[in-house]
Amino acid sequence: MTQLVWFREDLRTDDQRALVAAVAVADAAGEAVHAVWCATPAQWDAHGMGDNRRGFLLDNVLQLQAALAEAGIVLHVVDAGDFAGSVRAVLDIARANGAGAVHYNEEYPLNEQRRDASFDAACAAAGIVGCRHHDGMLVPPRAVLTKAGTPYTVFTPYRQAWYRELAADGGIAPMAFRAPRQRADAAALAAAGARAQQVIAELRARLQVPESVRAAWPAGEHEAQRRLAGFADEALRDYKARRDLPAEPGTSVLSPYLAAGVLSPRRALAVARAANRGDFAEGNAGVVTWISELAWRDFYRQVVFHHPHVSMGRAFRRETDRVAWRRDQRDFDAWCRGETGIPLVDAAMRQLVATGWMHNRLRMVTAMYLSKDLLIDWRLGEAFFARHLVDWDFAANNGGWQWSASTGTDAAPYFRLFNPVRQGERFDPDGAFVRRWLPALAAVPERWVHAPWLAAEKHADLFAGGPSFAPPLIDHERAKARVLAAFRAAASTAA
DNA sequence: TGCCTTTTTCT
DNA sequence: GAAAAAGGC
Repeated sequence: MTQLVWFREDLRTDDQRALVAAVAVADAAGEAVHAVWCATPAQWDAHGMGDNRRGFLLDNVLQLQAALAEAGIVLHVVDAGDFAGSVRAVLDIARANGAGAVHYNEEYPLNEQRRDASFDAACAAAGIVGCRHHDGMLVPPRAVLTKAGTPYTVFTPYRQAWYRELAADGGIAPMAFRAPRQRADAAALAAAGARAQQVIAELRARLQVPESVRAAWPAGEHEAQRRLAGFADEALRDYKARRDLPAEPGTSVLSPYLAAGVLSPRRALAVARAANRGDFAEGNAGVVTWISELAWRDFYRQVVFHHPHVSMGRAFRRETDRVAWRRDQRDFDAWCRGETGIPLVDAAMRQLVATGWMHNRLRMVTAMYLSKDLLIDWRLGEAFFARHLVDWDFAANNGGWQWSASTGTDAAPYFRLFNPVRQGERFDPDGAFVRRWLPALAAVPERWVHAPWLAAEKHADLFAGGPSFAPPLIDHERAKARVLAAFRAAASTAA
C-alpha cells in the first residue's frame, strides 16, 4: 500500500500539510509515498488564467519533482484537461499504485470546492480514504465567524478575530519536511521524472511567456525562501511607509510564490514574527503592517468561500450590478496598453505587461481608474489582470477589484475616488517610477511629471521641439461626476 | 488604503 | 496665515 499526495497550488515540500500527513501515515504503516500533480489547461482557460502564471506553475512543478525525487517520492505529472479530468486521473493513479488514502489541501473558490466534493464522493465509492487538509490560509475560513455565527464582511473586525485565532492556535507553527523512510527505487524515480519533463515540455510549448517575465520570477522553494529572508533583512521594518512608493523596492515581491503555494504562509508569518519578538499585532509597525497583508489574503479567501456568488462573476454587493458600465472598447484598449494619458496609470500598466506583476498601490490606482474614471466594468479589468499576473489568485484579484470598484466587501464607499494625479504626487513625488516606464517623461520637470499635458499648455516653450503630451482620455472632475451619478442611479433603481 | 472645502485652532 | 480638524461627496 502507499499514501498518495495530490498537489495543487501548494507546490512545495516545506510545511506542506498534506505531504507531512502522508509521510507520517506512511512511516507508521511502513508504506511508501507517491505524489501527483495535474495540469488542467481547459480549466485554466475557463478561469481566464494567463500564460505568465501557467509558465510559473510549470516551472515550479519541475522544481518540486526534483525535490520530491531527492526524498524518494515519485511525482506523477499528468495533463488532465479540466477539474473533472483531474478527479479521474488522481483516482486512476491511486488505484495503479495501491494507494489506501489520498491527501490533499482544500482550496476555496467554487469550482475547486465542487471538484473536491466530487473527489471525496468518488473516493468513498472506490474504497479509498480522501484526507482533506488545511494549508493555504493561516486561519481556515470556518474558524473565524462573528458572535452571530456569520462570516465577517468587514476587514477590521475580521482581523481582530483573526488575531485571536492566531494567539489561540498552537498549530500555526510551520512543519519541517522529512523524507519518508520507504523510498521509491531509482528506476521508478527516473522514469517518472522523464515523464514529468515530457508532459511539462508539451504544455510549455503552447505558452507564450515574455523572457522578461520568466527572468523576473525564478521558480522554486529555494528562491522563495531566499526572497523572504532578504525582505525580512532589508525592507520589512520600513514596510509601512515604503510599501506605498512604487519606485522603491519596499515590498516583499513574494506574491507569486504565495499564490502558487511555493512559499508557506505559516513560514512567512514565522519569519515576520521573529523580526518582532514573536508579536504579530503590536510592536514594529512594518512587521504588523505586513502581517496585516497576510490577513487580507485570508480575508479574501474566506469571502470567496462563504459567498460563492463572487465566483460566478457577480458583485458581492448585488445592487452594484445595476451600475450602467460603459461599453467603450477604445477606452478599454487604451487602458490595457498604458495609453490613457495619465502617467501613473500608464506606467503601471506597462509594468504589468512587461513583468507580470504590478505594485499593489498601483493595482488600486489602475483598477479605480478603469472602474471609476472610465466607468468600465471592473470584470474586464479583473480578467486582464488574470491574463497577465504571475501572482494571479482568484480571491485576491477579485477582492481587490471589487474593493476598488466599490462593489465588494468592505469596499471603498463609491464616493471615495483616487485622483490619479494626486496619487502620483503623493507616492512618486519625483516621478522616478513613471519615468522608468515612460521615457517621454524623462525631461519633464518634477512639478509636471504627473500631469504633463498641463505643462504643455502652460509652458509650451519648455517643450518646443520635444514630446508633446495629449490630455488624458477623460477629465478627472467630469469623470467623477459621471461615476457618482451612475452609482446613485444604481442605488435608486435597487430601492 | 481619498479628496476637497470649510471651519477651527494655534502661532 | 498656516496647520489641523471636520464634514460632505
